[in-house]
Amino acid sequence: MLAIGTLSRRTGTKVQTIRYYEEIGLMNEAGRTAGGQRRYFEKDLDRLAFIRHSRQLGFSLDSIRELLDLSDNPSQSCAEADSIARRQLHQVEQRIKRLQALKRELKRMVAECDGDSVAECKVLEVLRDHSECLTEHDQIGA
Amino acid sequence: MLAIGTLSRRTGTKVQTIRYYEEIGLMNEAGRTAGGQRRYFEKDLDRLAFIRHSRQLGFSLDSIRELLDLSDNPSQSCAEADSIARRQLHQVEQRIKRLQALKRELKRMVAECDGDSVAECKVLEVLRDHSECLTEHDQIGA
DNA sequence: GCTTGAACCTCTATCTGCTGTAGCTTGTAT
DNA sequence: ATACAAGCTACAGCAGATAGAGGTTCAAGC
Repeated sequence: MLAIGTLSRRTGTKVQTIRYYEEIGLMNEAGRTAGGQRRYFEKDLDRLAFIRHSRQLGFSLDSIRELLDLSDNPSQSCAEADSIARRQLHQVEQRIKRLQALKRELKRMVAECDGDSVAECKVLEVLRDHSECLTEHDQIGA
Repeated sequence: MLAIGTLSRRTGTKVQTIRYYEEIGLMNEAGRTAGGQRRYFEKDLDRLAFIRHSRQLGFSLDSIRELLDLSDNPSQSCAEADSIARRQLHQVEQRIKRLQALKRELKRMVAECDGDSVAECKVLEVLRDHSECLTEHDQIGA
């Protein structure tokens, strides 16, 4: 029987975050001691590790919910899990592309700034000037 | 005199977002018509474009606030604007690195999945397995 | 001058994914 | 028996918007 702090330490998850995952139904409701403290089994730790690993890979909580459902019903086709992963991969690739464009522009900014007064500061100038922007009205995603 | 919808269209910003920027003090309080509708000048449009462009470059609203302050007081040294930009560049580079690690892992996942049943689905297996993870307890930043 | 309807207004709630605090209770080691 | 770390609930708050309800104003056409 593991206390919440043990799960926290072993997965690098804040205690509140674990309780939050329970609240939103991502973790099962934990058993309780007579005094009301949560107690976990190894399988709960595995589930939490799965969630955290998926979060690190950038999956949304909703996607993780889908993946956990799939993994709870292991007789279905794997195609759905694969498509979630592919979608995710696509998003990551798009994000990288955008960030690389940003990086180029930021480099241009700091390269041109020679540290004199703001009046001729290239950083501010570049930010004012939208014309060299590649991704005109794109969002920079979270 | 420009209506809020015109600013919205010309900068690709939602109307509510413009009002939100006013609320948090990023945009100046707009003048009003007798009936209470906001009216803007070209300089307000420029300021909004500056904000949006900076957002697209990944600057936080706080950083943008600093940059706008600098740009409002053009006699100071440019060093500060430069340092904000450099900080931002550094963050962008870090983000790219992390995303590239994620991309590799996602590719591995989808490459190994051969579309059979969930029982032998590599996607779920990889998510369960934390050991090949490069960035053990790292956050995936927003 | 009047009517229409798109565009505006305020206010409040919601989203994602947590994190932090206050104030109290429980569990465990000595 | 006592100390105190670790647990509990409940609620507020963060960024950065976005959505909707319900009402008002502006401007163009007739």
